[in-house]
Amino acid sequence: MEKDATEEQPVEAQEADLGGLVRSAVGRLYRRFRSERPEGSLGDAALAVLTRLHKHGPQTLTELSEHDRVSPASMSQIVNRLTSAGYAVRTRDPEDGRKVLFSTTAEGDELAGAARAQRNAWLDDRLRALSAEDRAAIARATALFSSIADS
Amino acid sequence: MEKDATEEQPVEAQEADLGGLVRSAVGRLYRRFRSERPEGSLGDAALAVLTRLHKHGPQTLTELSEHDRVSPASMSQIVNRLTSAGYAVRTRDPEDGRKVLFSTTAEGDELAGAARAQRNAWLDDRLRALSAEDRAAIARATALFSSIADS
DNA sequence: TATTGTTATACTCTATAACTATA
DNA sequence: TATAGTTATAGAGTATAACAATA
Repeated sequence: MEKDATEEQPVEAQEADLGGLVRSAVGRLYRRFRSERPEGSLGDAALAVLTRLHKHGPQTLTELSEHDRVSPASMSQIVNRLTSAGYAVRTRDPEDGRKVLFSTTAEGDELAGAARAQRNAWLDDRLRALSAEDRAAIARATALFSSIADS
Repeated sequence: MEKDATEEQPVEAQEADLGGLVRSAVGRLYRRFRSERPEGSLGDAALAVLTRLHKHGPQTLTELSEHDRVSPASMSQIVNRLTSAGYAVRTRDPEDGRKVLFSTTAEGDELAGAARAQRNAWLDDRLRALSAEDRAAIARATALFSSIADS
């Protein structure tokens, strides 16, 4: 049985400034994602919101802004880009007139599917090239990152 | 079908849109990092460059722009913010007059240390709260992310 | 008054295009 | 000509402050 990857390097070296390594790697990977933007398409923040509406259905501005940890004012501008482009629409909540529900249009649903496949193609290629163990480590770390982002 | 370590968990479940999960988690964690910016300090891109200069010594514009995968023009503006604020200085390369070496000032070195500790404190807290296995998965994934970002 | 959302304004980050200076 | 770097301009993304509408 092969030794676990953690034993191939001194633990101290791995964990020395693990936070700094995580921050650096996440930042560079995020910028790499962003650089894959197809010409003329939505930016990464707008596309992330569109994808969320596509997957999870109509949501209020507050729900969207809390999920992405941006201010309500910032999210308002992001959804403005979506509605201006015809990918989403506003609906007043009939039970609470202060709330606005955002939903995808047919064009928005179509774009959400197409854009994701196009933008993630290079990432999927690289993940496929990894070992099953590497993918398992990434899956585990991804879940942890997501919960850390929520904390 | 081959036998391997992934038999412990269903491969299909692990790999179902792993790319999408990675993109989403990285994006949200990146925004979480960014939201921790202390008042009046540098932005995340500028601080990342300052940290790099602090750790690795003087570098040219091209080296910096390739490491962060941004255009030379973008990096030029980032270092402009650093030099304007007095955290870095320009030096002509004596051996090749076209090149410019950027280095930290004393103020830059001081800020690099203080800002990192301040900005990563909450992340370090969360990493410490994890199991050693979780941290190992994160360390492994972080190295993979870094190499994917370079590819 | 409290909550929900918007608009106004400004800053960071990034890109492309056009430019200067050096090799 | 080729390489290294800068400046001009534009757009996405974000924040705070000030505002309006509804509960």
